[in-house]
Amino acid sequence: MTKYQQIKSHILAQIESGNWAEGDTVPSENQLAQTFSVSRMTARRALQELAEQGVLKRTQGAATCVASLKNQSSMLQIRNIADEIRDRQHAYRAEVIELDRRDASSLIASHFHFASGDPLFYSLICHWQDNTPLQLEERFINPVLAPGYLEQDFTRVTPHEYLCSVAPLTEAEHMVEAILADPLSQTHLHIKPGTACLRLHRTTWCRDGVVSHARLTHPGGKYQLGGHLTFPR
Amino acid sequence: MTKYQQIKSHILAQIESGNWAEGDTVPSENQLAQTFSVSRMTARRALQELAEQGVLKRTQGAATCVASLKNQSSMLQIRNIADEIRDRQHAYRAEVIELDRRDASSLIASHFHFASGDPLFYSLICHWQDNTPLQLEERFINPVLAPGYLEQDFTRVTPHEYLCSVAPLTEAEHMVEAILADPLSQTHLHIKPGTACLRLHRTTWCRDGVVSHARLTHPGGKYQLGGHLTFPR
DNA sequence: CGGTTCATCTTGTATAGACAAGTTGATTCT
DNA sequence: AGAATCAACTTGTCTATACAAGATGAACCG
Repeated sequence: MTKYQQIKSHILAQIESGNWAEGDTVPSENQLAQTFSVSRMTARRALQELAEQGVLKRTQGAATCVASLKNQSSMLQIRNIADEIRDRQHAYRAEVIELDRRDASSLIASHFHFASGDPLFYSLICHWQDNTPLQLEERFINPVLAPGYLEQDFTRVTPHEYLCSVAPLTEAEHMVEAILADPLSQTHLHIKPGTACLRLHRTTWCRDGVVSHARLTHPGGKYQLGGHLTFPR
Repeated sequence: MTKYQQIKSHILAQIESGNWAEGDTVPSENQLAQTFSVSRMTARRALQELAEQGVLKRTQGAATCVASLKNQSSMLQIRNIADEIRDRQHAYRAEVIELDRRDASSLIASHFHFASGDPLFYSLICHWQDNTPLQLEERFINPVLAPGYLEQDFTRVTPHEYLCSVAPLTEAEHMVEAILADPLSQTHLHIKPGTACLRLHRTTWCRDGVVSHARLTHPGGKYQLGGHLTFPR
């Protein structure tokens, strides 16, 4: 392990342990250089690379801070449905339909590498744009990694926001499919049988394992998913 | 403009002009340092940053080369349907249903910032996995940026591959929607009316403008789109 | 001819120093 | 008190040098 890598991992360790919180200023190049007995350029490299990764935020003349966890990796953004609706200048409202504990079906259990029948938290939430239901969010949560899930008020904070705060996600997997509206979707999205729906499956991991598995269903129409992509050259 | 930025843009200019092709070795740090009258560390920074962006590929001890355009930004991969099917160990076959010139409808013209009625190239291709039609690709092409499009044999090279070779793409925009199978899809994908389909709209740009607009339709079932995502920390 | 060694190229890491440029807060002056 | 100045700190760019580590081909030797 090279010296600048040692410094990088030291900084990451401080952040992951919660020792250095979001927005805190981290030691300056000169301070790091001194405490690690390296030259300033070596300490600098550690800070620089972490800044490129989006972990730190540097401002010339001022300081280097721990970046906000939100804006991490917005490449394929895991965007907040609430923010999305509000960005479009519409009123957002969440309707919590169900929030309880239930046993994993074999299909769901497989996503968590659990045994079928293991207990999971479950939430069914409908996200409204003005007076239209726009997304039905069915979510299964690992109770070990998010023990306080059932006590949250999801009309104020979306499940995704809450989960990010308790278990910073490190990986995600997505799958989309087109389906015909199932009874649950028909009821809560106010759509007729035979309507085409877009369903997004999302599994999120934090360092310690699968945090949650969500089925997001959008009624027919269009839903912009990938957004814009700029290539490096 | 700082010195290392000047060197970066010089290198990028050489690549974009086609002067330095994919796989060519670019000047070494010392050579660059000499020709630009800077220290090696400054030349190095230019090469390093371009390597991080994926434009160059460096191997210690050997040389620095122009990276392949394929593996650029595989974040949200614009994957080749043919490669995807072959990766899954199935036989791939393309059926060219239509390949000609046609006038832009107002909807399509808007994607190209063309006037309605302007001529465009058009292709309708069905991609088969073994004996099952898996994707119907309807594509409109900017004849100015890909003049040779109609002369290609798309049973051998996919349109996407061909377009990448003549107009290296710099940007892409995606949108997915769920639809009920339209007559065209019913016919060529061999599905019944009322089947849910996944439709991906993709617009690709090269430096000089919109290259093509595609409508990719998948019959019902599941289609993995986003794939796996790893977050920086 | 085949294999080894070695000089020479490359990139990678690290150092110490210099100056530029931006921020911040304390001091000073009005 | 309010405004201007300035010193001290930060990050950003650049230089010159040194050595480590990997790749490559030429010279050499068996």
